Amino acid sequence: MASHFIADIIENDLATGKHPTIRTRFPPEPNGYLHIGHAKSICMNFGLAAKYGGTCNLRFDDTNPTKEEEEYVASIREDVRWLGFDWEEREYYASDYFEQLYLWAEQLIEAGKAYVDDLSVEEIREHRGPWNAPGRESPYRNRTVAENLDLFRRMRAGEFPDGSRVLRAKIDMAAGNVNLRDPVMYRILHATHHRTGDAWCIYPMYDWAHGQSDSIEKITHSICTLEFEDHRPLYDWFVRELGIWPPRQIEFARLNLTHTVMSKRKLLRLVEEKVVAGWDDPRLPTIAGLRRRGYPPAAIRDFAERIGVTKQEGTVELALLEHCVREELNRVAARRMAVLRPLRLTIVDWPEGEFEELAAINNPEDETAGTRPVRFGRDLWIERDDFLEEPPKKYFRLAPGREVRLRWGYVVKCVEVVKDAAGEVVEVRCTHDPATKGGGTPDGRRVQGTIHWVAAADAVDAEVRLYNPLFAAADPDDVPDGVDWITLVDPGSLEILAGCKVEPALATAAPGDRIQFERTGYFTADLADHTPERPVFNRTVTLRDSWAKEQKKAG
RNA sequence: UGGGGCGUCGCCAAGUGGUAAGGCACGAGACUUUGGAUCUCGCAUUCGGAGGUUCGAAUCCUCCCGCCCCAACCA
Repeated sequence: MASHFIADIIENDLATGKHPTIRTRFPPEPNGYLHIGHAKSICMNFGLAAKYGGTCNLRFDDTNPTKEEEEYVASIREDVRWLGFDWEEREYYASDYFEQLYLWAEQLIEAGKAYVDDLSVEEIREHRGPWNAPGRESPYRNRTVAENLDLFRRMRAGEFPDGSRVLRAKIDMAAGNVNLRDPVMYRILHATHHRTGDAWCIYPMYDWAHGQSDSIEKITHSICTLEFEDHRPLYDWFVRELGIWPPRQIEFARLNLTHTVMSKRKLLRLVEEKVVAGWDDPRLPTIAGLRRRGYPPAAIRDFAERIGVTKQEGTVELALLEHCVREELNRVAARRMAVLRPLRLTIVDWPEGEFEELAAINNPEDETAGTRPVRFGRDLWIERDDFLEEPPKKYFRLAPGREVRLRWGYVVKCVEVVKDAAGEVVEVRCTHDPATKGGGTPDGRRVQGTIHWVAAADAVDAEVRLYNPLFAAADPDDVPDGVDWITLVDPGSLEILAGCKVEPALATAAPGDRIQFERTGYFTADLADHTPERPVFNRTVTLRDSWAKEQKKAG
């Protein structure tokens, strides 16, 4: 694991003996699905614990019953596990600490450090004051300890309606850091909690719950994102006033990625308005989406490693993530041939009904992957893109009178082009060179082009889903005035191809299998819809395409 | 406007007073039965700007500029 400023802090704490061992935690709120930004945090927290021989807890920060659901808890568990991390028996919930938190609140009240406030939300906001001027104290700020205790207990007992009162810490209404202007600790919420049910009608605020939860778990390094930097003085204040184990909060910059959105609010909207098919839509940066897209967890871990950990807010280019995915897949994915947009090719000098079995290498990067048999015959399917009646310069695929190698098969020469009434090419007719079986050229002749194909007799029809970035623009958060960001979703982000012709070996793929379609890209058998009877493949990422680049240059 | 952070190549990111790592992207070439992979080479005389300290500064000091976060009974 790469070194970075947080690792430096940990190494120093270990070296000076401040901590004999470290404890970290990943603390998601179960109010949505995890995304690649969370993956960065997961990899760091679990990675750091592993690197330094410590432990990392999974803790659900479930202090807001109105937004949290069991479905999200389940998805988070699944995603963290899928990423390759194990929290063993250390699965905790902030809601497990509600009673302790309540007791601590009474302790603060007794110490004169907290009070029940009857001001409304608006009044509290108004009393908090603007940034550049001190706030005003609430008229309820100086209630007696006895009165506060009585009121707080009755709040818990359910005597008051939602929003009628809150418990506040008594700190400093003039503080430059607004978080210290008597922050709210508890609000009244008659809502059913996904785990505690109706046991409570007062719920702790994040600030009041988070640090103490860390403390209870004896977290040594509490890592969070930059926006909580302002909360650290409050985090420390609570821990100090309570006299409990002091974790150290350290902030780092959250991950931003080009061509996608990462905010929970926006992801939720994409899902709710059905702009995408669900939380696991392969176009989403959610872990579930990336999984369904075919991204290997190892690639995501590698990516998390490469982007580093700093306090600089930046936006990582999608290209780096895709690079990590290709690098991993290149190593492990089996190669298969699949024709996405089929064009008929007939070997006119090949006898009808006769076939020859050829050996195709499964993975040139992995000798142990071996070979598989593919049948060659008179009637084949090739890619429409691999034939051009009028080939441009540097195009070395099939064209009238030209030779091309059929991968693992023979070198063939185009002798005739068949068109339909509309003038569209519907079939290419070729002769084959019997001396080139397997693709070699015994006479030493150079055949630049090699194209993939599938024998018509063996071809299995498949649906192939081509994915592109959800947004064509690098920064979809940068929207012109008056434009709803959601209208920037690229309608071309999903293209569904039916009737693709794939090798029979592909129909037997299991959902989740990752395969390279030679010359096209990496694909995965869809987790939800793929069956042997009706194969469905998702494009994970394209292969690098220097021909496309060449064309772009040519204009 | 008060508080808190951050500014090193197109994008990430090392660097912590000794003379600008690395990755991605990009460009050129080699090799190639995937226009894939692989390999080689190129890619910041300069670190937001201006001064200053020093034999020596991205690193120290001063001033300035820019960007981000904070005024939920969200997290």
